[in-house]
Amino acid sequence: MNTFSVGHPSIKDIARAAKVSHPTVSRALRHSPLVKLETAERIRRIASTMGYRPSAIARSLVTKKTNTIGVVVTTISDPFIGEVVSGIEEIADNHGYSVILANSNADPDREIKVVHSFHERRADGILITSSRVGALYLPLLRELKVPIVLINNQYPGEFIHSVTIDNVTASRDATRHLTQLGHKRIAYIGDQFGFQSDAERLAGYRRALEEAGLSLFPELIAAGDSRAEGGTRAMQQLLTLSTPPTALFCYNDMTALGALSCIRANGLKVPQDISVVGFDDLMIASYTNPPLTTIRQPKRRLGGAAMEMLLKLFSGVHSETHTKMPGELIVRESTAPPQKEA
Amino acid sequence: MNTFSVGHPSIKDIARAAKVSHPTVSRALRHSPLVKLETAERIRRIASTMGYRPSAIARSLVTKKTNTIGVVVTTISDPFIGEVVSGIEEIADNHGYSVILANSNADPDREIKVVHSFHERRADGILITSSRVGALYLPLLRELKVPIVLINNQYPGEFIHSVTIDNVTASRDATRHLTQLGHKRIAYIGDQFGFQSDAERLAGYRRALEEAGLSLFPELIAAGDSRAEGGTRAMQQLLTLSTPPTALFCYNDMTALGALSCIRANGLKVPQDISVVGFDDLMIASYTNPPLTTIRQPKRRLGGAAMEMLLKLFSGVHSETHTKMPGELIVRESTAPPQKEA
DNA sequence: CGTCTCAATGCACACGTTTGCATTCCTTGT
DNA sequence: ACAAGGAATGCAAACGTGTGCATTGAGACG
Repeated sequence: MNTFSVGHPSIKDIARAAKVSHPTVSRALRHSPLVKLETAERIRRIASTMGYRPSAIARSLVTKKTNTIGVVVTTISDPFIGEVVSGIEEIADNHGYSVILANSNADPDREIKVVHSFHERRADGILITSSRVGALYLPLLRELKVPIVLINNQYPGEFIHSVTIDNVTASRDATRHLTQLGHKRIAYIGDQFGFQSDAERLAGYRRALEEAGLSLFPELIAAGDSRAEGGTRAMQQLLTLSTPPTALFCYNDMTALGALSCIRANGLKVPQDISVVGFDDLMIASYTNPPLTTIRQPKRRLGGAAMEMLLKLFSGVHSETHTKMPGELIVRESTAPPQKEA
Repeated sequence: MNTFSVGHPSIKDIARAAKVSHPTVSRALRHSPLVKLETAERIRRIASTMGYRPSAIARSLVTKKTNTIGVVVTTISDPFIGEVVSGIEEIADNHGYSVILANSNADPDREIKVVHSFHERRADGILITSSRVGALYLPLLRELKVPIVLINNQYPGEFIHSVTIDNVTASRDATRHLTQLGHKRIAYIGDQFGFQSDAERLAGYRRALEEAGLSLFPELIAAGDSRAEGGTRAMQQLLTLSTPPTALFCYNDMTALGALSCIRANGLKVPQDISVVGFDDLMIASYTNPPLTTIRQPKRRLGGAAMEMLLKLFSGVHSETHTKMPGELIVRESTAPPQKEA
């Protein structure tokens, strides 16, 4: 009876103190017009002095809304993903949603564990930022009947929407920048082949070459891993060619970073010996030596737009299901015309 | 009655299908020894075919445990913080905890909003990764009566624990590396003054100078903002000195990155004209030109250890309240003996 | 003065679990 | 044969909210 509630004060505790019923307290706190202004204010005052905070879980149980969205990332330590998540969180917070975060490490087992976890927590929606969307767990996703928005990936399906960057146009712009500088042998270091964004960037690269009337040299296309290590490895391989490329377009900035360091280690100069362009425009791209020419992705906006799409889906609007945002070529100092042939 | 439950199947739906009471289902699913093995298996089979997933929120309501921890960061787009959070999430996931993430942007208003949000969601514990712990909202934190672990910050208090790196030893090592190379004029670019980690790193710097019998030149101590911009700005200022420093120790790698780019822009060479050492050992530190000598922080371990401390607190162990981890000097190519005086 | 209306509040139940206790039924020991 | 005990299960209450409906009371109107 007279237990001094050691836990959190509940709506009933306040009701007792205010000599009203607990539904009245509930209404008063939610500013319902049903309760007399005078008593409502008294109740709110009491609640405040008791340090009352409503229990989101109890509320969720009845409203069937958790105001929670699950975000799946391959790894949050990736700087690109960090920016995207930051954009997600900002919009989510503005609308009273909390972000629950989970790394998948691109491991299928963890992927399905993560989805189950989100399901059990009854997340209102799911956002997936992942270079690779495991076809393995996508069927699982759709049976949740929960709105899902993919970032930088597409997948057909009623519940699956997406926000992506226009990869092919952007990488065509990037490559064209190189062709317009006069380069003839332009290499591409991609991600592990088979992922959609890589395929699209490769397609843009091809198109730019075609448009410039250049032929495609298969030996100038190498695979990385979207990280610096892969860039270094692939670049090393390209440099062993009998006629190495004079320019290089990379799947992303991390790859370019690895390539730059490899080029330097081989005693070559950027951009004199070889021009390099990246993709993403990470914060560090302005601070490399030389500063990196790259495609700027609106990273935070990408996340924000995905969250906004989720909000629209919550309110029943199913208008556009796939949004595509433009990239922007940022020319810095890592690109220049090819050296005069000796 | 015969509503085809469009939502999630509940424990009662399964009970009906299995012709048992719902508590029996509950026990069966939790592998309680109280229920006969045979029926338990039957129930589990039915639950599985119905695609049942327990509601974590309903469970939380009664168990008073949410298996959720709130993580406050200044901004998740910071690469250092990304690594830390990654370490947190890994350990949390291993123990069945989910991470709910919130950016504070170092904005006091958002800080208290975030804490309220965590409180309402009844997070079991709170982790704070923030260069700055707003004294403003710390009183608020302690009244939650929830275990709190600070990362790279300390604050006295019964409910407040911490995991930090040994800043003063590490920065002493970094600075000593420079003194041992023969440098006499060593500058320090800090964070905005007033933050604890900055004060400690400055202290380590001072001690190393003392130990080397060098005098401290106040004009060689500048303030940054822990980002590249601040490093650039501060470096520019240092270079206008009549006798500029021959070596530089930076609060962190981002600051060093900014400084490097400023040095380069002024036509000077690293390490010939000036040696630079950073702090953190971000992934990019190995890819700068030249590769950066720095202090390695065990970033993921820092996050992991904080989470482990939280787990200990959950189980009632209150042994050590402040853990200090060592940093490690990583010597690369941005440091060298000072140039011979002309 | 009686009835109707509407504002203000309370009652009861629901959400989906967990858990202490009661109940049933079967086995075992004397 | 009967009590005792234990295994298996059901009942009821609880966690902290929200909400439809009933109830109360007072003012307005005829």
